[in-house]
Amino acid sequence: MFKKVLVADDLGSINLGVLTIAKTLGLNNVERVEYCDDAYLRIKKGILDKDPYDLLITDLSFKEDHRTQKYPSGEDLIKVLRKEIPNLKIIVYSIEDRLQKVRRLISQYNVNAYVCKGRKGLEELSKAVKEVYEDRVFTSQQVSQALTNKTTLDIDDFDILLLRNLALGKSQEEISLDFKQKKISPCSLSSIEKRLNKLKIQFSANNTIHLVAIGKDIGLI
Amino acid sequence: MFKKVLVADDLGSINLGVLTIAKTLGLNNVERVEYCDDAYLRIKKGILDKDPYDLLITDLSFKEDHRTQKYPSGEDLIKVLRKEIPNLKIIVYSIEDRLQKVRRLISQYNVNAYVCKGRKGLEELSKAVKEVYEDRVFTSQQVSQALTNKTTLDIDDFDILLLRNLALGKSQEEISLDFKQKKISPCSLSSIEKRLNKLKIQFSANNTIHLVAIGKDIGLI
DNA sequence: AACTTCATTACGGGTTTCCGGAATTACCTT
DNA sequence: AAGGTAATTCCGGAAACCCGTAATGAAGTT
Repeated sequence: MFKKVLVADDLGSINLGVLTIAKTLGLNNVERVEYCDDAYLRIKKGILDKDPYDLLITDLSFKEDHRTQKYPSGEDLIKVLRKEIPNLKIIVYSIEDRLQKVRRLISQYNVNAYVCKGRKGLEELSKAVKEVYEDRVFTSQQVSQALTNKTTLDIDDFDILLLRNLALGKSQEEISLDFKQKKISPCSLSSIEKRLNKLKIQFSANNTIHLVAIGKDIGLI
Repeated sequence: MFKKVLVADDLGSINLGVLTIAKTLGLNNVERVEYCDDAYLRIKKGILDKDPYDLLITDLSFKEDHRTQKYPSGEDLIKVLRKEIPNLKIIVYSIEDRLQKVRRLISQYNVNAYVCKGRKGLEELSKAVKEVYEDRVFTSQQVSQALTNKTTLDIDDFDILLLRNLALGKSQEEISLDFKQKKISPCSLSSIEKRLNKLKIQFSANNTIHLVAIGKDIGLI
């Protein structure tokens, strides 16, 4: 089984549950941190000391407090770790069950498991640890379609950027000018209109407000 | 100290932490449920059996699953309990720290404490139990301004209804017609425009899309 | 080089929204 | 009942958005 495990979660009570499960799995060397920055430092230190962690279990959202963080969210942490230490096993353990977000994490960062916090969360986490140890990918039942279902997969970064800009209150013309300045490929007002139209059809949104609201609901932006 | 306590939370691991804290506080009779409906039934049964609960600690958001619920959220549960059993002490223990939501809960339902799940969550919960036992209201530091700060208090149900309708993709004219049919007081297109303008100024939103996005972010809709 | 294809851009007219001001109505005070 | 204030409604022009079509441009094919 895994020799050295790190758990990153800012809720003390969650950590407590995870540590309990860990014991029953025969994980004897489990440490916990409450900040992503601490997680990063510990993992780097483990490598320097020739005693690296071989599993990270992390939440996605961490509350902000007085400590300013370099990696404020679990996603930031995963991003940098995947780049620097690609062979580290990572299990995400989060309340977040919106498919778009799960899909991004799995496809972009190749996390080894995605477990939803919930009534059966700890059981599933336990299963995930075993599966990941056998080099398989695990996802909770409720988000498993994130891997298979391709319905909204033809939404690219441009679409998200566009929606984010709209949600920030920019007009379509302002966005067009902004894109022109930043040399972002389709930058004409017409193209932006067309893209929005495509998105409205895909999400069956009545208008742009509806579209942005849906985008927020499903965790796209 | 409290004689009979019920904890409602769908995350097993959270419950574990809460139960641990409860013991250190000298609460010997603590039960837990994972669904709001179960909480309601137990509390009602307690009264019938002449052995009522005197404290409820509940989360706000419960995951949906195969079981269809009469009270799907903690807010629904609180609403009905406050109406039927006004003297029951209620502590909300939730990850939710958006002021608007907290404000609604405290002012509308008079919950006795609001504790944010977080790094110090369990400590604060412990403090909250003691305070509530002394008939005082407790709120976590980070949301304490929900009680004092009145900045956005002049937003009424009409505003929220309006924003919700917009987020659902209705045009302003459709909303106007809808309001006319439902006899909702200001229903003219012009009034709707004026109200939106007021909200845009209050939230310093550039346009309606921005306004709806902000509304979603702060938990207003 | 001519052709096809596809993405991007440009344009025009209709609709919705935005933003004043003015008129009307509702409600409260005296 | 008269008067005053605030909310609501009506109106009109400017701006933004919507939507279809046509023009342009950048590939790759033969």
